Amino acid sequence: MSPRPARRPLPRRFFARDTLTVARELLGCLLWARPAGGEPCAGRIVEVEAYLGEDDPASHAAGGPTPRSAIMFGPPGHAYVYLSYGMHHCLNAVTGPPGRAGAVLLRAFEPVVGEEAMAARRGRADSRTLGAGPGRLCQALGIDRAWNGLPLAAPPASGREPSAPGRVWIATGPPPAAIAVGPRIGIRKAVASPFRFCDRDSRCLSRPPGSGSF
DNA sequence: GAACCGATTGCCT
DNA sequence: GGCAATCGGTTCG
Repeated sequence: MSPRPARRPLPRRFFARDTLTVARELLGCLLWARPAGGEPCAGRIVEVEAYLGEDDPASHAAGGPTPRSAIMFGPPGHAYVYLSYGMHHCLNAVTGPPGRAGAVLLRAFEPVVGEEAMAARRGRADSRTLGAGPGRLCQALGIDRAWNGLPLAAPPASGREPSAPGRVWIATGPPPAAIAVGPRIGIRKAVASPFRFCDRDSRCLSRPPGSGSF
């Protein structure tokens, strides 16, 4: 029997650390989303990529802040959503200390809660590919550019921000037994950097795992 | 303003 | 395996 999935949002300090560390530790966590007019859905994160700051040529933060990438320079634990290839939305978690750009692209999940609703949004039933890819993941959860900037984490206890989970958040979950590491997918710059991390044993990856591991 | 390009996906051959 | 779809962001003139 699998345990009841955790729902409590991770604290903001989880995301305030080094982007590569956050990326690895997001594997196994539960991504929750509550689309407008829909019930909460969740998936177990099995594939992520780290995008660093101005020193990472493949990052949208390369070359300093722009209107699009400004969110990556802001406080950690927020959603960075952008439109890819004019068609697909991609969801990132902003990482690192404020002022220091960084984000983790959520590339794939395994369906956990609300699979039927997610499949309906996708227009396809196959659970293997339901969330296997950054665009598919967002489509399954009903995430689009309107979600850009939403908090993903619980705010600091001393803050004045509302503590209730919003439309999207991340909770703890069962970590993978083994993590595979490899180069990021689909980029044309910094192709050698091994910043992609996946649950080696998951069958819901967007592509086969990289050969590296730890 | 115009041109170019992309952290993708699904369908076609 | 190849390639079209499709549009916001960024850069350039």
